[in-house]
Amino acid sequence: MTKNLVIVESPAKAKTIGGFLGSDFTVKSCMGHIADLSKKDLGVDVEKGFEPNYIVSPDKKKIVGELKKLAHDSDFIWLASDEDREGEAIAWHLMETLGLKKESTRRIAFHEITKTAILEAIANPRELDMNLVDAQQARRILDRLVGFELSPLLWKKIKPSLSAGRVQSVAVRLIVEREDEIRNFTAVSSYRISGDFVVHDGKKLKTLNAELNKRFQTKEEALNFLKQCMDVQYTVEDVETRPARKSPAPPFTTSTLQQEASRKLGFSVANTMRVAQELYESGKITYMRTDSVNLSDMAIAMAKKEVTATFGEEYVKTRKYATKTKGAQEAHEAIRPTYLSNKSIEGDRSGKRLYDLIWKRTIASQMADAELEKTNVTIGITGKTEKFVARGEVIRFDGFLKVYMESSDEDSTEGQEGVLPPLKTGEKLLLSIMTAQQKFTQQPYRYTEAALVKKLEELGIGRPSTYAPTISTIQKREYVVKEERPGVQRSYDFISLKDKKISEEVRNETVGNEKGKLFPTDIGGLVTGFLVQNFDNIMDYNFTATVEEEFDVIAEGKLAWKDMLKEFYFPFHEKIEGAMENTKRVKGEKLLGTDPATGLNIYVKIGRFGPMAQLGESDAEEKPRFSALKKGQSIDTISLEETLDLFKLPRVVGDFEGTEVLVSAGKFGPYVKHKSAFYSLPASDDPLSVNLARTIEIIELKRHADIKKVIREYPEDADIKVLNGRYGPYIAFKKENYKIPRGKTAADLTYDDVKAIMAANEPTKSKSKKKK
DNA sequence: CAGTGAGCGAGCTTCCGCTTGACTT
Repeated sequence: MTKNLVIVESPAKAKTIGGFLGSDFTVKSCMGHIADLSKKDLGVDVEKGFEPNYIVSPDKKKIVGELKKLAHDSDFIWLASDEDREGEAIAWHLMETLGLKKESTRRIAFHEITKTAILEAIANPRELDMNLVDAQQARRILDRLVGFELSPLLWKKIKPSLSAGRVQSVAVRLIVEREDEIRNFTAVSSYRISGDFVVHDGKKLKTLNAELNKRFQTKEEALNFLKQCMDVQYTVEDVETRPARKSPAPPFTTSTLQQEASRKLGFSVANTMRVAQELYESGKITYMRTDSVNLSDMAIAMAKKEVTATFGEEYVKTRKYATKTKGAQEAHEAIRPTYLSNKSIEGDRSGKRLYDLIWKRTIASQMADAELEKTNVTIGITGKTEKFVARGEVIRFDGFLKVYMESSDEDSTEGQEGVLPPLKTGEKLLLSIMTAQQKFTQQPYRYTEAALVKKLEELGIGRPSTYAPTISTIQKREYVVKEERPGVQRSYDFISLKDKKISEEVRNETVGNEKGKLFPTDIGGLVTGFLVQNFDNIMDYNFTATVEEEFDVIAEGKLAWKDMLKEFYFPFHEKIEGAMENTKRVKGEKLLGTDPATGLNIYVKIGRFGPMAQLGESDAEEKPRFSALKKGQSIDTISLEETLDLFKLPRVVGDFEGTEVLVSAGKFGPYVKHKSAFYSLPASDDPLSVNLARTIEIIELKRHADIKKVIREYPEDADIKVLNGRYGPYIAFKKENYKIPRGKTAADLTYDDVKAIMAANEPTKSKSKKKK
């Protein structure tokens, strides 16, 4: 019997495919890339024509060992990584790392996980496409060069530990520039005239809302118009109906799933991916990292059957969708339920809701258009050229709307969009009320996480597997924050005409209330400004698209990857060196005003540890005082008063047990200090006004909690304690912690038990010591 | 865990794209 080893990228895929193939096939997954550039240094020898230094990724050593063994015992090895640039490189790294021989190795690829597709792939193996591999190497090395040369420049010129890269820096730029647009935006107002008319519909009276086809720029004009309408007649001049159609949206890709889960379910991008991963691993949906809107023939057939059975034949319309996305590689199907006959699934609430969304979107994509009838009614006013217009929309055939309608990021348009009462040309209408409302132009929208993903995808920046990590990176680096910010009150004029009487009032509305939107931080703005000024090419929104074109030429075998890198790298590297030499440290320093108490100048700027305020001159004889800005404060928007408050800490609130009680603010927020012990101040207490009695209360509360925290202590060794932690009981010994094995009750542990556990186990690693 | 902000210098940070668990005090 011939032994075959098939290597795919994901374990869930391996399981499915294993079921399709006979017992002479072993299917294993390699878990994505197994090798990468060394992280110790640049990982690329620029002098030697960009020679890459690949090493097996530390977390893949084990799996590579297993694969080596399996490969050794097999007659044929089938490399079935994805059919795209990265997949080809994975196959090549497998070939090299496992030491596979050309004669016994086959490269196969499929775009959907169906039995037919797999068998067809096995019947049509090919050789590795080294041009495609070279395109991947160019992509990988370019990203490394950009990231590992730009980042150290930022450490030197702005702040340590910052980062920059082809994808993340442009993502931040989008947020920074949107905020600039909003800051520079001035709302312009105009007056919208709206009329409610009374219409007889059989025996019932109905209201018809119509809007004037002209807006007035000033209150006087609007008021004047209403006055002139006191003694006029309204006549229906035209009733126009026309048919319209709506088509369903294509099946989900990663990006559209993230957008709709955000809009309809309020999921963050990371949450969507976590839930989707669970659905995928349990076999409920197809692969969730995809840029393809394509459905397999089998899926379309399932959808057809499902729609026919549930809604009837007239609701079926099968469709093949084409991807329009820039740089799409289409190695997988669209995201869809594995079995469309499963309308719902078992599981937790998030999983059920996301599955429901995917099921509906997939089914709707294979359903008939909705047929609508749109009606426009024009109402004339005697002696006036302006007309009132009413719009209505009636669904004649719901089609896919029965199941699913895509949401939009923008607010829904105002006005009546339902059924209009029956109207005839020439019919006279009675006005019940006419209003003139001051309306303001809207500032540009801030990005949500999902809206940013959409924008990145449009620009061809990033891949389905990196959207969520990118969004998380730019927040982790504190370039942007996801926040809720309250809106501001704005007043507007509201004038009405009713029963030939005009009344004027000023009403209030809240505008600009933002929830879960991305805002740039001071650092984000500073880094973006610095990069745009010095590396305009990389920060250009078309940079990725431009290099992608070159990667494509490499993939076609018409350009050597090292030549491409040469063209890019040397001018880039020169700019790095130039900026290293010739630019000053970027501080964003701003003189805010003077302290009334001392007459000293107050500055705000970015220090080595982030945004800070400074009281006094840096070069003065008396050293200036410093204070870090609080979370949520920005050097752009902070006021002088808020800055002065920062210097009111630390303050002594009084004496307790013969020792001073101090209130201050540290890295982790405001705290109380007493006898070299620290007590966090709850958010409800204001560090500037909290009194001695309250701080004593806080101290005693913590002391009490600490007593409860200790489950056991031992007279034999005061350093050993059994404590109650966030994740249950554990053993604490100096700075080291030990897990308590299953089956043991913490309170019953004797000194000898504890000693035995400590001897038999390694202490748990703390995050501060070892990073992931 | 609880501020730091001069200057020196050791030793650290960092990219994008493929993939999952292991683990957190």
